[in-house]
Amino acid sequence: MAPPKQARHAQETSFSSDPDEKLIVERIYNAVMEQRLAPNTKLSESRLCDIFGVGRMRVRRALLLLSSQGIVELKSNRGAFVACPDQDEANDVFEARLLIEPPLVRQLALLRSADLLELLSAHIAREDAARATQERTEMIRLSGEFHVRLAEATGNEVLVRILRELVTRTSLIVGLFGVSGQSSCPDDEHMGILEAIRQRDPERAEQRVKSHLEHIRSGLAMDGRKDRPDDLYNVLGEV
Amino acid sequence: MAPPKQARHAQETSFSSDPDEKLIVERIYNAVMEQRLAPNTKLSESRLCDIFGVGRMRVRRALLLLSSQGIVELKSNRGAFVACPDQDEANDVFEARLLIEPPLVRQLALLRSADLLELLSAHIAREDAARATQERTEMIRLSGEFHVRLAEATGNEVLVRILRELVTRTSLIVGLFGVSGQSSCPDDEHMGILEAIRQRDPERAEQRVKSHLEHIRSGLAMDGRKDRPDDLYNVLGEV
DNA sequence: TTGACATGGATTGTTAACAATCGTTGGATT
DNA sequence: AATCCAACGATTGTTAACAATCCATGTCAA
Repeated sequence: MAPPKQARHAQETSFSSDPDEKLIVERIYNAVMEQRLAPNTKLSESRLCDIFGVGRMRVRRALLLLSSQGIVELKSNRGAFVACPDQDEANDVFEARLLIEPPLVRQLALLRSADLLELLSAHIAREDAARATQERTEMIRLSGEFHVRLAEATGNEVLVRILRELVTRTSLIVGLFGVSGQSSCPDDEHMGILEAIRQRDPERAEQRVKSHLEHIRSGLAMDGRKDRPDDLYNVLGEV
Repeated sequence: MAPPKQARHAQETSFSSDPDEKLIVERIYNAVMEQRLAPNTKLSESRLCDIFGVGRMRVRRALLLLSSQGIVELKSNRGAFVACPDQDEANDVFEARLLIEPPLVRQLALLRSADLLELLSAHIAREDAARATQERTEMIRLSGEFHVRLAEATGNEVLVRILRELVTRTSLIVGLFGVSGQSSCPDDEHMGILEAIRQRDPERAEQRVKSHLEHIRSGLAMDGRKDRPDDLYNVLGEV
């Protein structure tokens, strides 16, 4: 048994060139999704270098990628900050979601494959579990990711990317304008959407997504915003 | 009339940090839009440095940004290439457009502001002019940009970004799978869409966009693809 | 006490040299 | 003659030092 002679390149780089790089982006991504990174938080290069144990170049590339998706804002000679959407931006994001997601779910209700239902059902179960055990950050993240799962269910990579970006930015918006005590997604509306899909009722599914998004939007106070600078070490250090 | 006392910083960097940088991205963007840059064309760093008279860093940042939008593909240790979508990717892009654009235009037909009609009408006039004078590249670009204009008409920056990306990738797809002799957008369907909006007929507008996109899609041969490596100098040098 | 101003430290932006990888060319061997 | 192998050239990836900018501190004057 000769050892395999050609293990050419381990894996073709699909999107970001480096595992390290993807990891940095994903960590910050998740931290924003879970609202552990507040808008306007400064993302210092040197700190990120320390935290991730990487050279400055990697960090800068990661920040540039994040900025191209509206998660991070780069200010000339001042550094990178977690994006801080204003009301106009918030409106744009919600209107984009209201435009895209209802037809998307409508389509899902028409396709309605078995494993799709299985997948969404499992996700909702995880949401419930997180809610039961009071894991706030986990719950917030799962709540947002549900909408990404819907996009994934279409098998359309392009839509997944779009939805992921919109959902993440929504997380920032809810963190900024959301009423504190309130969950970002009203509790069991996800289940209602899944039910409509299961019953092959595209009309109702579409309507439920629409009102779901409007509920989230109505939970926002579009005037006051709370600023609380966070500590980077605690936020990005662990998983 | 005192001169304005504070011209603080000339302009806050909105997206890319530098004018030079935006320019590089835009040039390549346009070249792809006009199908002057064929898929799989290698984008050598040193050449781009020469062409734009910029340091390697700027070029690399531009390429990274383009790669994050699916216009360019970065291969480890091999360099940057104009993206070469496969059939799956092409399907995803078209399905995403079919999902997004019809409701978008429907909404436009409901709003129907006067200056909106003016703007679209002017754009179509430019398309006709380009078609009349046989300016192929100009015509291709305008033809694609029409769809971006529709998004701009909503005043939603987020949607504009999404549409711009989708349209550009469509340009790559048409270049790859399109039948050569055929224009990318069937001739006067844009006018038909505008008319439906003008008549406040959301149903018809939506339907026309849908069939318009399907016409474009049906003009593709999803089996054979033509590879023609281009010369960078001629493509990116001028305007 | 308050304001403006200058200086120092820290952080970001840029450049250039260095290291690593890949493709190719040339030669040697079968 | 064809194939494999090795060394070279070219291109990309990385690092580190340098330059420029901003922010804060502290000083001086009103």
